[in-house]
Amino acid sequence: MVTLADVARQAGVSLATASRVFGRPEMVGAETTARVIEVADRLGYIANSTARALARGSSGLLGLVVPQLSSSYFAPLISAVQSEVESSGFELIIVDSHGCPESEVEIAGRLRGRVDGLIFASPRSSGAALAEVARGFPIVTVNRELSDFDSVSVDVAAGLTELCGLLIARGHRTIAYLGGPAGSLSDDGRFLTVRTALEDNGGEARRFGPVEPKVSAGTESFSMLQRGGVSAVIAYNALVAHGLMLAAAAVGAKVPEDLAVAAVDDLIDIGLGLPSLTAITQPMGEAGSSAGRMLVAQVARPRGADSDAGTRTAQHLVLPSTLVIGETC
Amino acid sequence: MVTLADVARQAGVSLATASRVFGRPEMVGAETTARVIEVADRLGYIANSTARALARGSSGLLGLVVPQLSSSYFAPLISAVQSEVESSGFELIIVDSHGCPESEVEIAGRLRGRVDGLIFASPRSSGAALAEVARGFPIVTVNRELSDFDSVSVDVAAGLTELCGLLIARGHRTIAYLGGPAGSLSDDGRFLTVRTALEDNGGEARRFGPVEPKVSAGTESFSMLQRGGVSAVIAYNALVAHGLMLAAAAVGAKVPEDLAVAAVDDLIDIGLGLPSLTAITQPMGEAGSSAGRMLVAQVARPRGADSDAGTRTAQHLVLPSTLVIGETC
DNA sequence: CATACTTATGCAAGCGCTTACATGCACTGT
DNA sequence: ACAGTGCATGTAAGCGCTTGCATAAGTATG
Repeated sequence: MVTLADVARQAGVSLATASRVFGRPEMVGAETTARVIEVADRLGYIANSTARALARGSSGLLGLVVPQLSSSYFAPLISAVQSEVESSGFELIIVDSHGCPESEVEIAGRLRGRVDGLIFASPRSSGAALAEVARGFPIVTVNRELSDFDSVSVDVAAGLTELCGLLIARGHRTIAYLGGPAGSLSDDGRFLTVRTALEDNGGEARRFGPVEPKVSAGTESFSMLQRGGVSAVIAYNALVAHGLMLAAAAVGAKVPEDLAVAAVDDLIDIGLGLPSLTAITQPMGEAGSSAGRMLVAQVARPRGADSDAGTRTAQHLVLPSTLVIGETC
Repeated sequence: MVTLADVARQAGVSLATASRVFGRPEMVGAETTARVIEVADRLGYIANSTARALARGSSGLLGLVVPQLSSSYFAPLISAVQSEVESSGFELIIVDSHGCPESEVEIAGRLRGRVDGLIFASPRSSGAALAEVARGFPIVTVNRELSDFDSVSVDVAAGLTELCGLLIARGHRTIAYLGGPAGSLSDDGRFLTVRTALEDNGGEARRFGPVEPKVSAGTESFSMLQRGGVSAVIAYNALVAHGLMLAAAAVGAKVPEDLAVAAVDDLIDIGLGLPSLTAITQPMGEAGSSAGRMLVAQVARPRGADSDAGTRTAQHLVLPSTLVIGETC
């Protein structure tokens, strides 16, 4: 393995100068720079980022903890975080917590000594547990506001309220909410929002579920909804909604005439042959870029931090969701 | 930040002993161990993996380069690699090359100084370029055999040949191959396999495409196939196949009577309301675990490597694909 | 021409941890 | 009683790089 010392020796400069050629080129004379670079790639020198990290006191590594790596919901977020931090010169370690709060804490502990900062996407752990493990460490949470940490979240509530207004306006009164997986924090919130929005407008919300967020769950829930005496349904996500629509088609029921269907999220681009879905779309990509940007900003700060002695107040960014009105309502 | 030196001082032992408590506990007396550990977590000591990496000469980091991060095809592979290397005590850096050969090389260069080894999933770069950037570095490739590096690949050809046999046996003679994205290495190989398998059995292969691997591509290609005078089609993947089936349903054509449909990969679990797809499924999860395991083995070797002085011969693991016969044939 | 300032480079002290080697000590067998 | 053995611990030399400070030119200023 060829080290910077080898390069320096061969180029006839000191180790310090060689180092500066790569780290602070503006401090080095032009010919020296050229010579060092020439020698470096003649020798096939590859900088050892570990040593650099140790000397600099920061690793250039950021972590992202997601509840599910292979989920179309998080995919755009992951990609966006990835390219955002990459363009700031960081590398990203993505870890799957499998939606398990204990894993989240365990992972955070493991990663603390390794990365410069951490993003938690939709964390399920208690705020206390997170605060504990992340104290004094750069953190950004997504879709979860914790007072001590920066966060970015998507305002699904506004979209849901708008959707409820739409349904009421189109004459629906008794509306089903077909909820997502048991224990989902967002699920409870969504139902509450729907109920409030409906009751404020003379409607009524009926909660069904919980169901797995899968197409089959939708298919299987259809007859239950039919018997439930509702004229519209708001499904936890697009997979479930598609399941409902497939089941409806199978028994000859018409959407939206017999049952109006709407969903949060629009995960799949399958909508061919089926009416286009009315859905509340969340800007997950944007959320990812923002989270990445906020984390990079936090990590970069310490160098020149005077005014805010480690106690700056946390920023909370809220992104709007969009109600996309399709043919299913 | 509390360092190991702080812990050692407070516990009244030398730095070396404190270090051994965490790295080689069997070398330290029981009470000493207990005391050090007690002090360590009283002080909230967190080991600095960067320093450890530098001293040990290895980072405990592995890299995985995929052409597309958010792809259902790679998802099981990514998860499997993840958990495999994690269980061996490594952390994983996943980077998206966006299917671009230059990115692959650039990423490899960037990561070389940072990780202990690299997995390339379905790399598109020339073998020479990869060999160049990865010389003398632990590497495993997936779905690409390079003589210098370990690899694991899935034998789609066998499955395709079996599928062709099945189609011939069921009376099909002129069969379409609806290919995937332009420039895909696997695509050419697949068509060749199909053609050979069919011609050996008195059938004929017609190549259509290339098309994007999307549902809509299938939908749009349907009428072209109808005019093409084929009785069966082998699609690049399940998305395309579903598109075909949706289009068939839309015009009242029957699958498999009017057109038999098969595909490589079975990516989506949407198959409800549609006949179940005949598909060649690839064990991507298993491929991932194997790749992870092989890389870990390579990385671990150097310590006690005597016999194989850096020139051990590369291992090539081939995993079988499975032909799953559904109702669409 | 002396002074101050700028620019390019070198020196050496770390960054926090691991580990080969040395030390000290309590046993064991003879 | 003494060398031999093995265990628990300490000493110190790094791992490869960055960076504050010192130094030595060269340039501008009065």
